[in-house]
Amino acid sequence: MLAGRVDEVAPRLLGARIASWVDTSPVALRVVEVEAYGGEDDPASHACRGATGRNLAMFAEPGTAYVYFSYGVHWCLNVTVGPAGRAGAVLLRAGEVVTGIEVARDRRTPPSGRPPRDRDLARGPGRLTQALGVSRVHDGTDLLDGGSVVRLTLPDVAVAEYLCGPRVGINRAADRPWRFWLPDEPAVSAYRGGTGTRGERSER
DNA sequence: CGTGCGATTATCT
DNA sequence: GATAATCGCACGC
Repeated sequence: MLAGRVDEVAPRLLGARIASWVDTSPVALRVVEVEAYGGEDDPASHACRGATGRNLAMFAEPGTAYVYFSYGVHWCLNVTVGPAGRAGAVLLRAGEVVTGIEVARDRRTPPSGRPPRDRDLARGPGRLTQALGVSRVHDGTDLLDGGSVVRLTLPDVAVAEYLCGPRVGINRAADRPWRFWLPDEPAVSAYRGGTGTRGERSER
């Protein structure tokens, strides 16, 4: 199910479970927001100009973790999609903590600061990786292998309904509605784009 | 509550 | 040397 077109696969990851056992502490999230990124056909993708050292995992087997460093500050976690050799990935943008909330809270509490509200623990791609304890070392992990430190469990059934709209924080191909999220979920990240365009209702 | 801006660094040109 | 798939805080309404 991860082998198809990235913009068709992405919404099917809504409701999936992403779990980590970093430092032996389990934390699990229910995925509530994702974005699709393609290959040469997608000007906004890291893989738009072919393979490089950083984006190599985007060309790997579907279900591989692609982790990259963003804005000199944050790590972001993608699930590789599409046949091996062809670039494609789904960025996990936000999740709801369902297991290990104390550990997630610890990781997200700044030194000498207060913990964020529960709904903000994994609200946004940088916060999501921080809550899970995911970083560079997890780049290339097989997320479908039950022995991996970071694992993805696909939904048993596709969600009944989701919304879609433009991807956040990109300049090119801004017209593609390749951001997908669940309705009425407090953990969905705030839209930070400039236009205020709203997502449209979809079926399934 | 919404908008604006600076931080910080791996990666690529 | 420029850029970036972000975040948190400051400020104004």
